[in-house]
Amino acid sequence: MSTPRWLTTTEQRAWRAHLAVHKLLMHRLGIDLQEFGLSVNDYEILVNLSECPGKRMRMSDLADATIQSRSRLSHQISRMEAAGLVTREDCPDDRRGTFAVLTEEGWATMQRVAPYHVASVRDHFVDLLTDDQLEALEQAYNPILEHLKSLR
Amino acid sequence: MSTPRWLTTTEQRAWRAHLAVHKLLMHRLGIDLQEFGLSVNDYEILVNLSECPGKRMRMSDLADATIQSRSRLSHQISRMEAAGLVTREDCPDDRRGTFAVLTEEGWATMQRVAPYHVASVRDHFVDLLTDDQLEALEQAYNPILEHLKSLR
DNA sequence: GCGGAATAGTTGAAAGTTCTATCATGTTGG
DNA sequence: CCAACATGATAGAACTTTCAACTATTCCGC
Repeated sequence: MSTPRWLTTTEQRAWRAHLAVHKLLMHRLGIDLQEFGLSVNDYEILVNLSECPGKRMRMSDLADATIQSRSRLSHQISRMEAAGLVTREDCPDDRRGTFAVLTEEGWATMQRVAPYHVASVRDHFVDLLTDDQLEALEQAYNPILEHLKSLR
Repeated sequence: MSTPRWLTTTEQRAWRAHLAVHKLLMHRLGIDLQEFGLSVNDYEILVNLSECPGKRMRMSDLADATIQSRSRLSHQISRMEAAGLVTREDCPDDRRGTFAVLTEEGWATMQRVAPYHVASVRDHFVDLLTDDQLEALEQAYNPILEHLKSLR
């Protein structure tokens, strides 16, 4: 490879800030959720299911929504099923398909935990940013998102 | 908990954009590194060591620098040691201490891979942002970083 | 200098993730 | 119609991360 374009100081700072913020933030949110016996991944599943009509979602769609492999989701749902938070139901339309469905307990857990989790996200992220910064963040990240999604 | 302050649309968009970008980006960088037989975590260790005088670092310092538990780092270094990228050396000053040291092969790997990794970071992140956006990102994230670090 | 607390690091088992193979069902072109 | 290919989902093995316990050393107060 011909002489590479190394990152400038500004570029490097931004990139490293992103990485560091993400790691520390996830760690913190994880600690905060842990009091409710949930992991960040568990919570993400609960959010996605609870936002859907019927509080259910096809496995593949849920995998796409949460940006993880089908296999990983399958294991994840098995664990949450064991914990009583979700169940699997056969899909009547497509007999290959399966729904992940929020149980009563899953829904109750979601309602109980959500306020604390939102507070957590505020305390450690959202409330430390101005409205302009939040807008700027979205503006900056959306094209990246489009780019990355286009790569599959 | 009294009625929680749910996230506004703007807040939610920014937050979710951050999460989605991070996941997709790490996945992509992982794929790009995979061709060199490295994981993102391997690479992070290599960067940190190669930036240090003597290409060595105390285990604890390296754990802090890469924001991970000592235990996790210990396993990670064991794997990289098995792969020939690093070695452990006793610390003469503090007999409890251990250095992680880049091997010749580790350093060579770093030099070979870095240009491609930087290109990757450019293609999927840095070059999709303007200079202003990069500055804004750093400005936004640094206070969050300080806040999170202060929590330990 | 001695006993207790703190620090540095490792270990092994359990929990979680990734990778690859597999099964069942669906879709499509001849 | 039916063979071939595509899709939805899961299972198990291999690998990585977490958690708790442990060893060895250093620091601190008396």
